[in-house]
Amino acid sequence: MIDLRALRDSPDAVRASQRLRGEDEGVVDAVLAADERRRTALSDFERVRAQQKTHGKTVAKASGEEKQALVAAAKGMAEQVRSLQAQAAEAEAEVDRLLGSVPNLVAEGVPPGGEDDFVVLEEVGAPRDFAADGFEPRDHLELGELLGAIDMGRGAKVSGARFSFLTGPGARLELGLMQYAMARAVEWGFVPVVPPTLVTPQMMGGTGFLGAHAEEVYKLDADDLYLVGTSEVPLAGFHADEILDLSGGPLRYAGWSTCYRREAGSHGKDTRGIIRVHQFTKVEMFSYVSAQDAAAEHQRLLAWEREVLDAVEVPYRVIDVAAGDLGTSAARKYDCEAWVPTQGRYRELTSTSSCTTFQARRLAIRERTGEGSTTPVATLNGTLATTRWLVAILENHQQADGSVVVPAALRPYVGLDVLEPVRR
RNA sequence: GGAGGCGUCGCCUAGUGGUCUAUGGCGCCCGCCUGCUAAGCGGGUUUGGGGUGAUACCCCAUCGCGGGUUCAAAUCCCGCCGCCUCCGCCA
Repeated sequence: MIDLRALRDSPDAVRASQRLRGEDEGVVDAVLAADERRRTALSDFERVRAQQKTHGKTVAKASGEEKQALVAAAKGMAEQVRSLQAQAAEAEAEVDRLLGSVPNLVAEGVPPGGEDDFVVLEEVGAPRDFAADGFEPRDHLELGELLGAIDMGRGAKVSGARFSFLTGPGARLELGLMQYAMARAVEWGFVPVVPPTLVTPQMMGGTGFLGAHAEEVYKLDADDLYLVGTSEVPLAGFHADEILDLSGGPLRYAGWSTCYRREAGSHGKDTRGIIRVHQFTKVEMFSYVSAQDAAAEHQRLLAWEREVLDAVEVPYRVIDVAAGDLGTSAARKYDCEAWVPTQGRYRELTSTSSCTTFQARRLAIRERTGEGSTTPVATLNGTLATTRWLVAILENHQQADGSVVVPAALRPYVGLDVLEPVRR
């Protein structure tokens, strides 16, 4: 939810943001009109309600015939209050509906355009030259099957397309990676969290996932609960309806969870292997900071992501995602994409978004100002590890015989130095 | 799944239809007093919104959430949620 007052003050800024995202500008005028109606209706209701309350006190003091007369007189007033209250509630709901449909304001400096209009900020490491190494690289699934690490066939048998079993060294690599990421997060001061992965509609909506991309989300109708696609959702909900004390600096949580995505719009894309699956695990950073610290915290989250990427020793690049490709809640987003040798391109491994005060407004997460009033905080999130990382690790660290060298930083956590083929 | 109890301001708590403008205590904040931080005294202390983009003032809403009854609801009725106790069922 964007700030209604900010929209009233500078509607042009909201129009500009909508334009950058390729979204409807007309909603701005619709919100302004609805807000006007709301305030008028609210004033009308409040005035009559105040009269009713005053009158009620005289009724209470009166008795006998006088009281009968006063009660009779109050009946019409009660009818009016009911009707005006309904009007005010309706106008308010309309403002909420319209305002709720506006995605977060795009931050200054975000590249214009759509999915392909990102700006590359930096490339780290160089793609490995397999020709020089004298062999043709195998893709992650071929390696995974060779190593006894990934079993898509049985995943499909048990659960359908886009489900996998990670087995033996695959399971160990996954758990080791997650443990490593979590250990680093703890070292940086994050509070480790294992959150629930089923959440209420309020939490799903509050984090912005029931807007344009609602069809991406699994829903359990019988229980009115949603399966989260990221622990960002429960971590944002953690402090919902609370007034936080951020005087000691940001509150930072690192969540480990399974994540579920329907991948409804991606039929035929990435159908091979575990690049795009319905279920994966992830370690996610989540920060609550004062609004004015959001941009600085965003840089810190990006820096931490890069530390973990550096540790797994894969080439990657950092991109500044264009306005049209931002999520509903994000004001700015940086992705880190790792080089996938057999695809000859970079694929997203991490994503960090600054949601400024957008999520906090919906979830009622505030802090005290110096004057004693409250103000919404900013929330930010960023990936520290996901199952997809296995793709980049396997492919970039493979050897001619199909074995895979475990990155040094992960070895204590994986418990293996080299993953050896179980068949050839 | 069944039965019962509970849910009031940061915490504890009073409140069984109108004088509730929600009581009292603790904590916290401001002031007074006392020649030390204590005690005592006085005042303040939920959140959201409107008048109004005003630190002052006024108003509305807010007693777990949502409906209803009533001229009038913390209070009565219905539904839901959460916590506790007991029973049943299952691992």
